[in-house]
Amino acid sequence: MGNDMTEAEPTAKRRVTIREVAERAGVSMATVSRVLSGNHPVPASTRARVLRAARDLDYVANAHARALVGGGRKMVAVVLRQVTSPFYAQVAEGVEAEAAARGWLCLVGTTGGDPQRELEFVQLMREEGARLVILVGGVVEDDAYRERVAHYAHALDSAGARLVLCGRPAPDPDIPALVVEFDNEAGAHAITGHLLSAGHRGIVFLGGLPGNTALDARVAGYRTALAEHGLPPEAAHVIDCGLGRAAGHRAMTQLLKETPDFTAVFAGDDMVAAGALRAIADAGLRVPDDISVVGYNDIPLAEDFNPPLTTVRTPAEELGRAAVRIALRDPEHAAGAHHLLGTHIVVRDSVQPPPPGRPH
Amino acid sequence: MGNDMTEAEPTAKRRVTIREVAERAGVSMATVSRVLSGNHPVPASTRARVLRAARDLDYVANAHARALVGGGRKMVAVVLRQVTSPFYAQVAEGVEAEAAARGWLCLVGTTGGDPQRELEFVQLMREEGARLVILVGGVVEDDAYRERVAHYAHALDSAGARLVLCGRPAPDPDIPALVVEFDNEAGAHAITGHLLSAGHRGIVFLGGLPGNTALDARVAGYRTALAEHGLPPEAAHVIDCGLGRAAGHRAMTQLLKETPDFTAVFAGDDMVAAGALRAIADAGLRVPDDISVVGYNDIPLAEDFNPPLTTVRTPAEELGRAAVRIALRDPEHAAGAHHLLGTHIVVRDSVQPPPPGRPH
DNA sequence: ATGAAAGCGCTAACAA
DNA sequence: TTGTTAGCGCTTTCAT
Repeated sequence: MGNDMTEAEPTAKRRVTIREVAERAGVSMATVSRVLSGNHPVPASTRARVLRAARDLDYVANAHARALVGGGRKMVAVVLRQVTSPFYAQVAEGVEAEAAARGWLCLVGTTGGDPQRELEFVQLMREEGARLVILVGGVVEDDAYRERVAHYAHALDSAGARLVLCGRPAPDPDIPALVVEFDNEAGAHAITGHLLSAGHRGIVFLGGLPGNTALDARVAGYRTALAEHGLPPEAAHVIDCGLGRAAGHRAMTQLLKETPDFTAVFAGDDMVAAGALRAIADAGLRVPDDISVVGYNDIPLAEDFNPPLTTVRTPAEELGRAAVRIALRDPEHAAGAHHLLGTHIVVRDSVQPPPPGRPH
Repeated sequence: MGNDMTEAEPTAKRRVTIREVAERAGVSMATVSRVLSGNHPVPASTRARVLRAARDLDYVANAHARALVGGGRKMVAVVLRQVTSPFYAQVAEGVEAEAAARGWLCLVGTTGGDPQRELEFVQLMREEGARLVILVGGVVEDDAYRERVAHYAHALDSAGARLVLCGRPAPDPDIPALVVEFDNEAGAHAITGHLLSAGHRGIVFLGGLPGNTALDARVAGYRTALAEHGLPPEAAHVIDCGLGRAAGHRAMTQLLKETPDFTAVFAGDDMVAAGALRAIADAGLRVPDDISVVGYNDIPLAEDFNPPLTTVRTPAEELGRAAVRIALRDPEHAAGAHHLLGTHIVVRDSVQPPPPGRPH
């Protein structure tokens, strides 16, 4: 794997050390250290000489040596499936922004959804001494997951680091982890209600992912809304095609071919909605005239879809900011706490009452 | 900033050290080190005992201590304006993928376009001992920029690290940096030709950013294509509104109000196109019937725009992969080299011949 | 095959 | 005010 003969990896040359700066300035290493760290009384003249020497040599401290003796750099790590998902990217940006504002370094790692890579990354962060690890995104909550996260939590905790679960459940309330997420059930309930109010009764949920907590919650909200409007349980029609544009496109195409007894689609997220929209157009149908479609997340380009998508706004960047803000505040009280962020519907042009001719 | 009384930052507790593992296994630290690093002859029995002890204690090596003595972890850093830009996100994903495949750690940093933060980040990477630093995205190439990058290049080089410039120019061919970018001029030339072939003569370029090398190259390609079709220099109409959806929307709205003597728009990138598309629709005009629009980059959602956008495909992920691949191969020959990646047009539905009645 | 010991570059007592 | 010294946790000779 990428180890041809021609590969020549950069070999770290010897860097300028504090000793060389000290020699050039004619002082001891300790003095240089004091000048550089700033918080020690050093006469202006010495100070100037040292700074001068450091600049001349283009000295930068060795972060590893510094971390070894001092507390190490304040570092927060975000772990997500992929940065190319607009939603995850926004969460990461929120974390980054909040971290940067406090002078913390933010490291972004992606797993591609592979638990193994997630585990490796968390391990790595433990080695590097991250003080805060934020795991983002829904997951399939099985025993393996619960065990894995419980392990992360204890391992991180015993090293004095904190774990935040964003949009995924804590395996156990007693575990030293913090969860911050959106109220998926409420959001799904609201947007389903929106569809129902427009007169839709045949609403299919596209993009279920059984076991995935985020999606399950949305499905739950969808079912509840249906029930509250007096519809029987059979009225719920959930297609477990998973997330992503391609999945949405595929499932929608299939659905259109087989069971056209619906007038609206509730897509599991906006990317699924994008795929569904395309599939509907490909089938020669129009949104919202023939079929109404709603999404979830309100990604930045949702208003550029055709038609502009009515969806549930989940303030992703705020989720990221909240994760670090909460984790850094009142740690004792916060541990084990569960924070729910609110969402709201953004009405655009993809919903309309069902056409008269179509099944109820 | 963010230092309320209630803040309680995680304080790194003492972690399990190699010494404790050694004691528990009844061997010396050296033996533990040998077992853990794997590449030393150690009898299976001792090996098992050590591994057992390490597992029991949930030991993870201190990366800083290890980096201090050994070469340090193989780490590549990508610096970009923001992760929420689909294009940048894809580049980052490419870097991440290629790095991960080689067992390198990838660190993503964002600057928000602020040279100061960029500088700080590069400095930081130097401290952390990154072996490869990749700067992504076009910039305004002024003296300050040239000086800054020349400094990065030399500083990184003297520490044995490599610098890759993605989509931005090297200040000087002799500088120890590698540049990998798309042939912006060719791409712009091609897509302008596409518009010209459809019969358009009044084509405005929306999203210029004078001094920005990537945009300047696109503008150059646009002008060349115009000239080759026998149009006078005055036929070029460049609006320097910069990039981003909001800028595109604003500029397009303005343009529509003031000078409607054009039939096509060449947006500086797909986000600008998104804004322009919206502005055109808001003005009650249709694309491509009334006005044709093309973009640049072919971001993942470009085909979901209304109408699906004809644009220039720049394989962003490949750019990221290429950056690390090239940097790690034949460093000597590569230094100072300039790699150009090809692009191609993706034809969708946003271009049509100009309407008969409109001024060419 | 394994242990003892020397340091990697830096900071933080402790002296002077 | 400044220098000297002792490690931080780990890898790596050099002995054994």
